Parts: sequence; C-alpha cells; structure tokens
Amino acid sequence: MNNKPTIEDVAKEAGVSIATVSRVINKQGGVKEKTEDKIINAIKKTGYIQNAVARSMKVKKTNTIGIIIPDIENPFFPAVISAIENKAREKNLYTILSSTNESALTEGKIIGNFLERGVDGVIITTADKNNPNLELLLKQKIPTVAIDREINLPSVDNVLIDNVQGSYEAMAHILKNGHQKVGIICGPQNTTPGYERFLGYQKAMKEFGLELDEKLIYYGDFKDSSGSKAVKHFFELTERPTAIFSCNNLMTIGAIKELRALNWSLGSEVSFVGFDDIEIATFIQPSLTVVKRQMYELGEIAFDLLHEKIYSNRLDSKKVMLTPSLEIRQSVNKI
Amino acid sequence: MNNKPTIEDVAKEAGVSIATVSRVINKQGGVKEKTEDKIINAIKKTGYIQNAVARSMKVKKTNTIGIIIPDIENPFFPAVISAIENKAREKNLYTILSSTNESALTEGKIIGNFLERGVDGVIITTADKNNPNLELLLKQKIPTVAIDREINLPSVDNVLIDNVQGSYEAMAHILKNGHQKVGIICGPQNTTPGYERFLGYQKAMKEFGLELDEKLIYYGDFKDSSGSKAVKHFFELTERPTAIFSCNNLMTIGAIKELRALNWSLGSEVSFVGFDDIEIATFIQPSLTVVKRQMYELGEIAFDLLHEKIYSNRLDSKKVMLTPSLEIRQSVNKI
DNA sequence: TTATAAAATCTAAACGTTTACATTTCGGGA
DNA sequence: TCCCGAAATGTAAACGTTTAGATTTTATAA
Repeated sequence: MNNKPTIEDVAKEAGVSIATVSRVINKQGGVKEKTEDKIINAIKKTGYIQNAVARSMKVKKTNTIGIIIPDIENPFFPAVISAIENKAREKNLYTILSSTNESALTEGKIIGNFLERGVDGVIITTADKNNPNLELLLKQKIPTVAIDREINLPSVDNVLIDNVQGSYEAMAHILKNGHQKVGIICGPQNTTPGYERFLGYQKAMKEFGLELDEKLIYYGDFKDSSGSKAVKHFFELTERPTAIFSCNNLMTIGAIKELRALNWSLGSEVSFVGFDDIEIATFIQPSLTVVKRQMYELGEIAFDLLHEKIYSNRLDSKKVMLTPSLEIRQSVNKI
Repeated sequence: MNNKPTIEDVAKEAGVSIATVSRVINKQGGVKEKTEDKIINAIKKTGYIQNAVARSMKVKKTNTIGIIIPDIENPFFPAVISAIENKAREKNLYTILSSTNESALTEGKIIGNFLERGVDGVIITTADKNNPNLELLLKQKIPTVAIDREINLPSVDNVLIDNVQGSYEAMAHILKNGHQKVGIICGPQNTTPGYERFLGYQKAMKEFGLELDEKLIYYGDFKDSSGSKAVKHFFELTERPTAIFSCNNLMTIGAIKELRALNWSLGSEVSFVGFDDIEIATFIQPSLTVVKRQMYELGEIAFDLLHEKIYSNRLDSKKVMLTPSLEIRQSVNKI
C-alpha cells in the first residue's frame, strides 16, 4: 500500500472532477456516455483500484461480516463456513474468519478486533456463552447471530440444533436394544450442545426407568483426546458399560481409536452412537450409527438471518431450531 | 456502525486535544501520567473503540493478511490455516480467508477484493497458476507467498512439497512389491501438485523399466467423486491394475468408497497408496499406506516468509521445499 | 527572579472517498 | 435568436484517524 493511483489521478487523466469519477465507479448513472468512456480509459491507464478502506470510512459500512468459530480443524465448521461464504459472495459481502480454540480470552480479543474493524455483522459459535465480551457486540449494536451454541442476549438470533431431541433419539435407540449401562462422553457443560446433549441422555434414561450412574458419565472437552480418555476410563470400570454415547465428532474419533487400542470390540462388546456424522463412520466395521445434522443448511439460515438483520435493522431475537436425524447403521447390537 | 464515540468525544470528555488522546491510545509515551489517567477514564466512560478503518486509511497499513485457498472442506487447508492464524495472532496481524472452489474466476474476484481492502500481504494456494489475476498482486506490490502450488512470478515466495519425490517413493514402494500394472488417479495438470505427482509416477515407472499405459491413467479433479469414477474405470478394464496410486486425500476417500461398493478387495486384490494422510487411513482394514506431509509446518513457514517480506521489503523470490515421508501401513501386498 | 531547555500539549493538514449543493452545459420551444 | 428546465458536471465538506510542526507548560540553573 504505497503510492497507488487515487481517484484524483483518474480525474486528472480524464480531465474531469473526482465527483464524476466517483459516480461512474459506483455506477450511479447521470454521466454522459462520452465522459464515462474517457473515465473508464483513464482507470485502465492509471491502473486505479478503488480504496475500500477510504470508502468504508465515508459510507460507514465495511461490507464485511465476521465469523467466529471455536475450532477450524473440526470438520463441522468448514462445512458451515463454506455455506456462509457462498451466500455472502452472492450478496457481495465478504467474511473475516477467526478461530478461538475454545478460549474465551481469545474470543474476547477477536470480538474486540472485529469491532475495531467495524464489521457489519457477526456470526458466532461462542466458546463460552457467558463471555462478557459478547455484550460488547450488543453495546455497539452489531447485528449478531449465534449458531450451534445458544447466546441468550436480547437481539441476538440463534440458529440451533435440537440437541435434546437428537441425543434422546440416539439413547432411545440404544436403550430399546436392551442396554442398561450406557456411558456418555459429555462436552463442556457451559456450551449449549455440551449441556443439552447430556440433557437428552438424562431424559431417555429417566423415561426408560434407569438410574444415572456417575461412573458412566465422563466430562470431556469436545477434543479427540477426551474421547480416548473417556473410553479408557469406562474400560477400567469393574462394571463396564455395554454401550457408549459420544457427544461430538472429534471425541467419537478419539473414542474409536481407543476402543481399538484396548481391543474392546465395537458392536459385539460395546455398542456405540456418536453425535455428528464423520468420514470414518461408514468406513469402519461395523459402521457407526450417528446423529446427523444439516450443516450446510445451518450456515445458510444463519447468513440469511444476519443479512436480514443488517439491512432491515430488525432488533428482535429470532430462534430457529433444526431437527437432527438418527442415521442407523451397525454399531448398536441387541443385548 | 452508527454514531459511535470518536477520538474527539474522548478528547472533549478528558479536556485535552485529540492528538494527546491518539498518543495514549497508541502508547507512544510523552504524556503526563495525570493526563493519561484522565484520558483512560474518558475512554471507559465514553465506551470508545478505536476505528481501525480510519486508522488504516491514515497509516496505509491494514494489519491484515489475505489467505486464498481452493477448498476449505479439504481438511488439508484448515490445518495450514490454523498454523497461519496462530502465528499471525501472535504478531497482531489478522487474516481474511476466502475459498475459490478451484475456480480461477472466483480467485480473480477474491484477489480484486483483497486489493481493494489493501491487505498487507497474501498467502495463496492458487486454483490456476496461469491465472492472469495473479499478476495484479505483483503490479500492486503486494507481498505474496504461494503454498503447495507453485507460482512462477518474480518476487513471490514459494513453500512447496517435494511432490515428485513423494509420489516417486510411493510408487517405488508399490513396484518393489512386484506390481507391474499400477493405475494412477491424477489431479488437475495445471496445478503443481497435480502435475508433479504424475511426474513422480512416470519417473518410477521408467526407472523400473515399465511402459506407461494410457488406460491406467485417470485424470481427476482432486474431488472425491473423481476418485470414485477412477476406480470404476479401472475396475471395468479387461486387465485391471493390481495397484492404485491416488494423488490426493479427497480422491483417495472416493476411491476407497468405490472399492467397497464394487467389492474389489483392498490389499488382497488391489494394493493402494494415497498422497496425504487422512483420518480414515488407520481405521480401515487393511490400514492405508500414505504419503504424509507436515501441514502445520507448511503454514508456519509460509507465514514467516510473508511476515519477513512485508516488514523488510524483500523483493527476491525464495523457495522452500519440504520433503514428505512415506507412511507404510498395510495396503500394499506383495504380488 | 529570570532565562532557557526540555517536556507536554495543541493545531491543522492529510489520508481517499462520497455526496449535498452549486454551477455549467445542453437541447428544444417560443 | 433567446430562454428555460433538465441533465451533466464541479466544488467542497465530511468521515476518524495520525503526525509534523507550533505553542504552551514545566523544570532547572544562574
């Protein structure tokens, strides 16, 4: 960014005023064809490129939306980002993406940076729904939509998955097959999916007249290492569970790895259901039964809500809930 | 972005001039402690947030680097992005990410947008190394580093994988096991990895005294569907290959899926090596032999080069080449 | 106390646009 | 030909910063 040609250079080259140049750049009409031609030539000749920074400053819009996710290496997010990006490009909006690594501190910094750059809106899967930095977004009146993990603040839209329903169905499937001792690998309880998926587990257990057993509840962090630790923990129990329900994709992967390491046979010795579909699910034997959700749709809806919010100054707080579906494959055996 | 407090509001509140406020915001020193306190209080009271757009305009730096990748849903990229992002955050630089979907047209648009926004530098895996839009980057003197796919323009750095070596090793491993008819699933020949990996295949075949057979060469597009089409094509041949080499992760996944659909037994009936490690590789039976590379390292080196380029005004064109390694597992049988 | 240098602070211009408003040019009817 | 309204174009202010350079305040020494 050194001494690039400016609108003034173009104006001089074309022998007109900068106002006229601005008008043709922004296609506002009211410029004689002959003049427009002169200007277009001048633009070519000078190699002029509009300076979006200066423009943003004047019009107080950056045409940018910020996306905040907890972990870019979790394949769930690239899928929804991809959906958001495609829709955004259609509408000539651009995206800034940052990943918090599940840290509320980093999240705060990212929010601060987004605020400084004046993003027009934010789509966020928060690392911590109680993060006080989230309120900054409100204070600055930045249109915000939360996805996957609920944010309970006025004027924030939420597009969520019915986690309770999803994990309830998964558990019901397990329990209908006669299992009584079912281990759960939970996510962080301060996130919506972590908390709600546990809720679905409890609901199903209760409905089937089963007691909760602390030893069968493992609190993980949504990363694969805790899936593996959980399985090890369950394996060492004197009374091992006959089935395991894992609350997200990464922990499922860790868990399956550990199952193999321990030679604890998937299916025949221990049934398994995971939340979220994963690539390996259909590659392993037996194939993995999972709770599946529409990630692309999630991203699209989130974008539409945000777009509407930005351009209509809507201030209410909409909530849309998508229902996941149980993809029954082969990893749950009758007992 | 409506009527946020500006530096002027702070100045008024603190009873000083905007210059002094600016000095404390930017920690330039030379301000009495008492004044500084007054200003800090005023900032708190007004809820002032620095306007990065205005600042960028004045200092002609955006502290932003643009990242352009072909496909965010290919897990290779999130890994390198993650590395870049972490390093960038350390240095107080921010990233804009855009995905081209392997389209040169989209890539052009993205480059144009990045130019308008005045990114300080670009890290790119180009969809087409002959894309004329790449030269725009040079014309505008934007420091650029290419990763994974080479860009042959003066002053752009390249950090690459030794694809020829990687695929040569893979092929040598296959051929040493006695295979003579080896199918290859190629990537697009106008990308470095697509072209070079094919080169490694040819080199190995030649060295082992084998003729190339057009029927055993399938030209894919790096997406999983072409992996599957390739396998179908090989399967329908009267003389099927006894081994297959797939040139990237996604095509490998498609290929393995198709192998199963056709009941063409991996390992015993057809040996297989893929370029790039993938999650499923260790989950399937037999486990998959792959060419592996250090993605995190790739991202870090790219960032370091870019950072150096931005702040030292270096104009030469460095090239660093990382050597991949063959991860021998069980999918290649002796014939 | 005064003179002086150093430190602190202020003033105002500049960054590259957009846009309200002013001015000029143009075309057509009298 | 002249006049008038419409169309085209121009002028200048504003957006929120940073930063030279000017000015004021402070501290120090004589």
